[in-house]
Amino acid sequence: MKASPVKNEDEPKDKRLKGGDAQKLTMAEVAKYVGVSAMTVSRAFRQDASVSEETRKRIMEAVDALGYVLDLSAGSLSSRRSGFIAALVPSINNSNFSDTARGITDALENTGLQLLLGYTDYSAEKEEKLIEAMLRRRPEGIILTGGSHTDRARRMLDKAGIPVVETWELPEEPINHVVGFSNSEAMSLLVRTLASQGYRRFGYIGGTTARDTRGSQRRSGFLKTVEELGLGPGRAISFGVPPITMEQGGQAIVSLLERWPDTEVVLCVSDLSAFGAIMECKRRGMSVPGDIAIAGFGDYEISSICHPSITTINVDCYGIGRQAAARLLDALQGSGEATGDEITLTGYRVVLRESTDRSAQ
Amino acid sequence: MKASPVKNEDEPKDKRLKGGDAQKLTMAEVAKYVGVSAMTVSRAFRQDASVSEETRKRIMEAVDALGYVLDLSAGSLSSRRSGFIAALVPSINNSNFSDTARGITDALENTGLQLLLGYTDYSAEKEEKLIEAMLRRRPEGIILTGGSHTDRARRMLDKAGIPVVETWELPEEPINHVVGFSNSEAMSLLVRTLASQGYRRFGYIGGTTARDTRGSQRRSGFLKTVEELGLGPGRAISFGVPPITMEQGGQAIVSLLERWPDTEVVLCVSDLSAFGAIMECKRRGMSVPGDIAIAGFGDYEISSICHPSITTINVDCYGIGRQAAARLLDALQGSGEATGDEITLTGYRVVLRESTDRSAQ
DNA sequence: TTCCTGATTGTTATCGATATCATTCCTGCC
DNA sequence: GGCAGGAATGATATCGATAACAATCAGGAA
Repeated sequence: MKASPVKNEDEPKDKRLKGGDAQKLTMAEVAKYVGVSAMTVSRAFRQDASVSEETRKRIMEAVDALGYVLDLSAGSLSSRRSGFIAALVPSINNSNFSDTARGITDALENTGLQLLLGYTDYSAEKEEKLIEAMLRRRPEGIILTGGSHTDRARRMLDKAGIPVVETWELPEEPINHVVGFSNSEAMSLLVRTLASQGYRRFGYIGGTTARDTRGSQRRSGFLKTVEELGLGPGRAISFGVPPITMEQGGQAIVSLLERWPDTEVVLCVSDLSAFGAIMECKRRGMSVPGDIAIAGFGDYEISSICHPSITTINVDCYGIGRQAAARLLDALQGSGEATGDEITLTGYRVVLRESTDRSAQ
Repeated sequence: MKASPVKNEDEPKDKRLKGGDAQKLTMAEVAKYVGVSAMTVSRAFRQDASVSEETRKRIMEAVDALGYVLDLSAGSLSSRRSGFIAALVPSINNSNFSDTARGITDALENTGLQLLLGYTDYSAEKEEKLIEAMLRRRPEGIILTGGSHTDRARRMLDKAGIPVVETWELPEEPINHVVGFSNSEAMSLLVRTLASQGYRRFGYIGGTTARDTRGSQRRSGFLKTVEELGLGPGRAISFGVPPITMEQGGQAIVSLLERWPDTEVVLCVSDLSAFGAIMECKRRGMSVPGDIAIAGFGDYEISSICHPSITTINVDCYGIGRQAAARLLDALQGSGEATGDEITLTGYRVVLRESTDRSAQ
């Protein structure tokens, strides 16, 4: 085991960008350097393989000295395991979904699987493109948000032959596994809770299109429940393309109050629009909940911090991520097991805060 | 479940999930189906290649009919082009960084390159792991946030021989390209602007550790400038591990005002902590800016919406992303050109709002 | 001593696409 | 009519790792 590697002619050592002469550094070269076969180097890279400690140590030292970095694209071709799973969320700039992403990441720890994240901007077309882009890299599983996909996307997913998990809602026609809850029932629960406190004239603020299917479900849950409670037709304002922003929440409540000035309480598709609505009210000199009560959905950090704090629905975002990943791992391991296209329900609960506090009125 | 298959001599061919028989669908089979060679199918998948329109059409129909999805992991091995670039951000749940990610995505449109996003949780160790994980998939370039990396990370990046762009700050020892601005000077500008309005007793709220290097730079810019203006030693409170949350902003301002009750204006490491601080003040019956003025950094949406609206520094987050991607693309194309380890400065500006409005005091 | 067993390491054939070079078939020009 | 030149397509080697099987070796059982 001499220190000096090979006695090759003085090759041009440094000719590229900066330090790099790694561009052609391959496993075979590490092997030659150590004096073993490439296969042994390959084995040294995984814990389970049978390589003597002594050899592994020498190999790893060489890897370090040479600066070798494993090439997964080559490895996954021959092993037929890409080593990653894909997750698509509507937006990365949304703490609900990033909590879900964190749940996935955590559940994947020590599985040898990596998460690849994509965001769809609430667009089924973008989702389709992303699904294709992901599938081209052969993920071992895929996690989607919602159950609304283009036909082509469904076909591709079907063909792919990998486990699929739809999250955050309960699709009518699940592709495979589902981890989520009924947005409609969650909103319904919020309506009933507030109605039981004496509120009668309910308003709703949400986005204009059906692109955000969770938003649509919350709206229909609202309308249905208001009807069921005999509280007249619900007063719903549609404003803005999802994701509806804070600012749009503010604009929407102005429209709503112009049209129905005697509204007592307004539910919003998310805490962000609720926050915008509350701030707009304060700006106009109205008191919340004194003059009007406002509630949101999602229990974002802002809702517990802001003044008044915002009544909302807390969703187990992180748990959705963990469970979705767990279902995926189940499916990947027990391939011989029962197929188990199961539906995993996740929890939610009403969080009552200042923004709907009757005693403050 | 059927009787346990004790004798599984003849391996069941198709026993998998749903529709999938695609697992073994390969380019060669598409080719056979159409009656051409695999090479022609490969060519049909890119616009530049020379395939007759007639043939391409037939191939694409077959692709559609069979449900074939290109396998990039095979392709990138032989072409030595992985087709993606990596970007690492501290947090995905932060609109500043997600704006940067959007800038990158947009700039990459129609380049045939895809973005792979990773988040480091403001940890250099996680960053190192992520860099390694990314490099194993051989990205064609990599975009980092900040200039603080572990030694091993620097070595790996150096060896990798791909363009690297550091963003969001101006590192002392850039690896390669830089797209960013001086956080220290930006904060300094904010101090000077407020000082010119008559503020004298300045406080600062930021995180406890140096993990968030941008935060550290803002703090030092604050301290230096307060000193330079002869406004005594700056009053800085350290609170919480980055990213400092809204809630921590609220707790921090309480500590700060306990210690230095006569503070006139408090600058915060980000709008989120500024928001938390403002809400805490209101909760305690203090008026902002009446009793105390508060400013943030980053110009998040919340700052223009909330009441009072928050004075802050607007950063060109999206532009950072676009330019970083543009530098990367430059480097990838003109490989023979001048090396050009250049520094691209991006803009920022003070946005004065209600939270520091002297006339309201 | 001889054979067997298990741990360790090596050899060879892929994985599925693409680079590269070769081939075929036209079209047009002298 | 013969040939240059270009467009379309095919054949083969290869990218860099890993699966699968083979080989080697030490130590113990027979």
